[in-house]
Amino acid sequence: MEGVSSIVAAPRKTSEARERLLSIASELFYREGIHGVGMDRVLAEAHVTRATMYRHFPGKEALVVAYLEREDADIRSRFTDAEQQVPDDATGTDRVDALIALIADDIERHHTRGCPFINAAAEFPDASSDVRRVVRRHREWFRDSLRSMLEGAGVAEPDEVAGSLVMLRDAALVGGYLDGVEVARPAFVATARLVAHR
Amino acid sequence: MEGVSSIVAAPRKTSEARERLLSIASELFYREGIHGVGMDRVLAEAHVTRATMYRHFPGKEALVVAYLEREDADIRSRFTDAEQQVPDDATGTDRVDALIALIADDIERHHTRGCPFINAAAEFPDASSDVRRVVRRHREWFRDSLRSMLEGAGVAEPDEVAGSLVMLRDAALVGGYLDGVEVARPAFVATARLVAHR
DNA sequence: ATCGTAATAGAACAATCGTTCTCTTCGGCG
DNA sequence: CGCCGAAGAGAACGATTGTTCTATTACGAT
Repeated sequence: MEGVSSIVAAPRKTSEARERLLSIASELFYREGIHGVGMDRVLAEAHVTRATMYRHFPGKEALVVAYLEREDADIRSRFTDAEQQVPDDATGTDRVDALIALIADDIERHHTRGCPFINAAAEFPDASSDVRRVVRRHREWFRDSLRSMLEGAGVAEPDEVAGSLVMLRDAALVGGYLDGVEVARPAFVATARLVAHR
Repeated sequence: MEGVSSIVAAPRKTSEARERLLSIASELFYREGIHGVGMDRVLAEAHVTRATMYRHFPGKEALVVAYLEREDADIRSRFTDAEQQVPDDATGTDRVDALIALIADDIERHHTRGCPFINAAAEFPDASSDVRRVVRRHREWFRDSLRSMLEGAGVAEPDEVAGSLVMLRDAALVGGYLDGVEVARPAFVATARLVAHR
């Protein structure tokens, strides 16, 4: 195994083991559901011991929250990155189409098992739990960020259109999982275009 | 096997205990998630003993399947009932609007915790499981039934519109749960109208 | 050299998971 | 009447749940 060999290995502020743990946990929670994956499984596959895990996280739910927060951060950076790559002379229509394609690509590439937040919420019925708090925060960010993008693209009634696009993305994520991308993607793109370019 | 003993409409108790069991299980599974509710809890609240439960169902998953099948049947009958109440002289536009209102009402009245099928699928990642089979069947029925209704209402391109409405209902169910009906309902109705009456 | 932190290793915890078992009781029908 | 199936009551199963514990090793900073 690694660790002993490299001498110049940096002390890593963010604990090598913690990273392995969170990374494996994220994959397992997403692919197989949260209650469906036990800590034993996570620890075994991450090659991390219980003591180490409980030093980094107070419990399983905290690990779930960390998983969702990382997912949230990943999506945010993917969106802001892509936003900055849009040329300044792009028309409003181009911007909207790019946004729609961006959402579709994100679903196709990173979310074949549906929406991590919707799925997590299905398993955590307590609306006051930390998990649901993260879900709410993510959704608020997405709606707000969408509205300001649409506003920037000169879309009339950006509030209403943002509301519609939030719905359509939710549906595309669900549909991509349950019906397949080949069905969900074209339906999403066509409907989103129709709604945004009215 | 079941007895064909009696000639005159067998009293078919439909087993009082079985009904209690399935009814309580459905409510608990929907409201708190499937893996989140143990059999002990179900049996205690339904006042049914383990032996009785295992005589009616081979195991927990079979109970889950029964819960989803009942949900499917309930939704189907609600839709066909409402469909028959539309007057014969209703215009295509009226029919479509009635359909949209019907979907919105169903969500507001019976599905404040989201879509039972989407939620169940989040907890059952195995696409070949019985649970996922029921989910697929329900979604296929809904899409087909929507398409034929739209066709009957004289909507152009009923296939595309049906696809859009399936998406929007998924989103409205999810949004009703996570964002609240007061946000989700108007967004759904407005977007659905826009899409269907283009 | 020593202290503190991080990680490993593994035993053990009570609680709950879904499931199977035996034994008794009830109620309707032949 | 006797019979049989449905339901109740409850003990018990092994497995797994999430969590806590002690003991040991490695490495960097003081």
